[in-house]
Amino acid sequence: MLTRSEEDHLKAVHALLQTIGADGKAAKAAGTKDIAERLRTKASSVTDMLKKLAAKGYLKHEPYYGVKLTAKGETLALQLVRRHRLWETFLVERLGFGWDEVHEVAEQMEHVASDKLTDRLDDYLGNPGFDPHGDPIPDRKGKIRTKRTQRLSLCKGGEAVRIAAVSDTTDGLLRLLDSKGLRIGTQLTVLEVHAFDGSMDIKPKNGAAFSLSKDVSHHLQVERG
Amino acid sequence: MLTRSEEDHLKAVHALLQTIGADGKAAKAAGTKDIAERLRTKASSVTDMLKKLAAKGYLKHEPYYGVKLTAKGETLALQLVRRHRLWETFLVERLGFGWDEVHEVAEQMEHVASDKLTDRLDDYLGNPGFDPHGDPIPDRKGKIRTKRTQRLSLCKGGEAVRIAAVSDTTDGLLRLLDSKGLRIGTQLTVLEVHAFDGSMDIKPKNGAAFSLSKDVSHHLQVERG
DNA sequence: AATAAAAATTAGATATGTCTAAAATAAGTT
DNA sequence: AACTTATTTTAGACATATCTAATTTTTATT
Ligand SMILES: [Mn+2]
Ligand SMILES: [Mn+2]
Ligand SMILES: [Mn+2]
Ligand SMILES: [Mn+2]
Repeated sequence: MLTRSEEDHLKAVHALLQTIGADGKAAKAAGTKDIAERLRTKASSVTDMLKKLAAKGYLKHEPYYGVKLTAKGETLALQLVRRHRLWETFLVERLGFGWDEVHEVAEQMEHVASDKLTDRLDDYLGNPGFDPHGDPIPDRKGKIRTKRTQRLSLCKGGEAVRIAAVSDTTDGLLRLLDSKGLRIGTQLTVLEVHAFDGSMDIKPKNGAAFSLSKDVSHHLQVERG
Repeated sequence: MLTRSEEDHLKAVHALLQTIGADGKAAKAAGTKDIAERLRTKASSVTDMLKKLAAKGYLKHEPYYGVKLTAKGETLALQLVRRHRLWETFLVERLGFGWDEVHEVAEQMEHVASDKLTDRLDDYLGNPGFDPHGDPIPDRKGKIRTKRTQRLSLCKGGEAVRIAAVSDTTDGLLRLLDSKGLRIGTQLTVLEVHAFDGSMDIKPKNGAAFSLSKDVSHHLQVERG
């Protein structure tokens, strides 16, 4: 059994390896500093943890280069993601939480280790494919339903898209979207992108046009349609 | 914020202070050895923890005598009991767990700290007064609905009683009760108590008579009727 | 290529939680 | 009352998780 901290480190590695970098493709290995930032801890602490997780066979550590997950590590990371997103779904769908209020609580609940619990919860919720932020929920075998999405910030004037997913860690962003009436599934058209600051004028299907900063459009994943 | 271990120690103290001893009344203070046994740890480790909890103001420690909870400690202990029993109720009522399968999972879930979560869960479950083992669930103010109960082992031949609560920590007992068709609410009559081994012949209202060892009758709380 | 900056690791410190063994105190028994 | 046993505490050890400061290695820039 891993400790809560070990699990959080493993999950951070997994998340960073998923993330698409500035060059448009996912990183080959996750770096110590990025992991530390994500967990709000220090690089030296992360190094220690990576060595421990490597010794336990969850990841491969190439000093000064980075880490990648082993098959064993990948499996466990997906299980943690599964638990996290199922609990977020439970909190929103059943307990009436706002989508900006669930991440921190799920960050705790994901560490309750019981396969029976996870699978029963999944069934109870009707085996949802996506969590309240639009992120896919791995099934009990770790399989993920993928969507073809891209950042809204990469879209050009005239494109018609639908919001597919939003970063769940920044509750400020979620509240901003609430206030503008934007949510998962909202359809919109990009009117114009301003080169000066990267801001973007958009028009939601049912509503008036307004503009979004690049900070915001960068964190919105959209799909065609 | 307390750690999981600190919370478990506090809860153990609370539970021991509730427990009725051989003399028929609750203890004035909880002893180090009993706490250690309950948490499957060692007396010396418990002493350390008690000193820490005392320093933080959750309990009063009289060396070589024992500990009692402060008002602050009592409040927190009741909150932990509340969370534990609400989650047990959720697991049985909503996820279809057996009453013998929930204790260990709830032992983890009780440490998820979020008042909003606890109170929403309480509402979602319909503000239940008792958990699947018949134990009372403190409300958000810490108030407990009490039943007048006593151990079945103290009953005499001829008494008609109803099962009100069962120790939730021993899953073997719960499975034994399942196999005999005994559950919370089952009405039964005590036919005879055998002085030799303390075993007891009982007859459930809807079923044939059989006998129970003192080990079992000792762990059943019953009420009149 | 040499130098500067960034990232990662190591060394050493502190805090926590647990243990065993030894000493202190309390409770029980002849 | 003296002795024995049980309980509790203390002392000292070890493993974990974190940090700061110093060192090493890699990457970027002149
Ligand atoms: Mn989340
Ligand atoms: Mn977490
Ligand atoms: Mn329980
Ligand atoms: Mn617990």
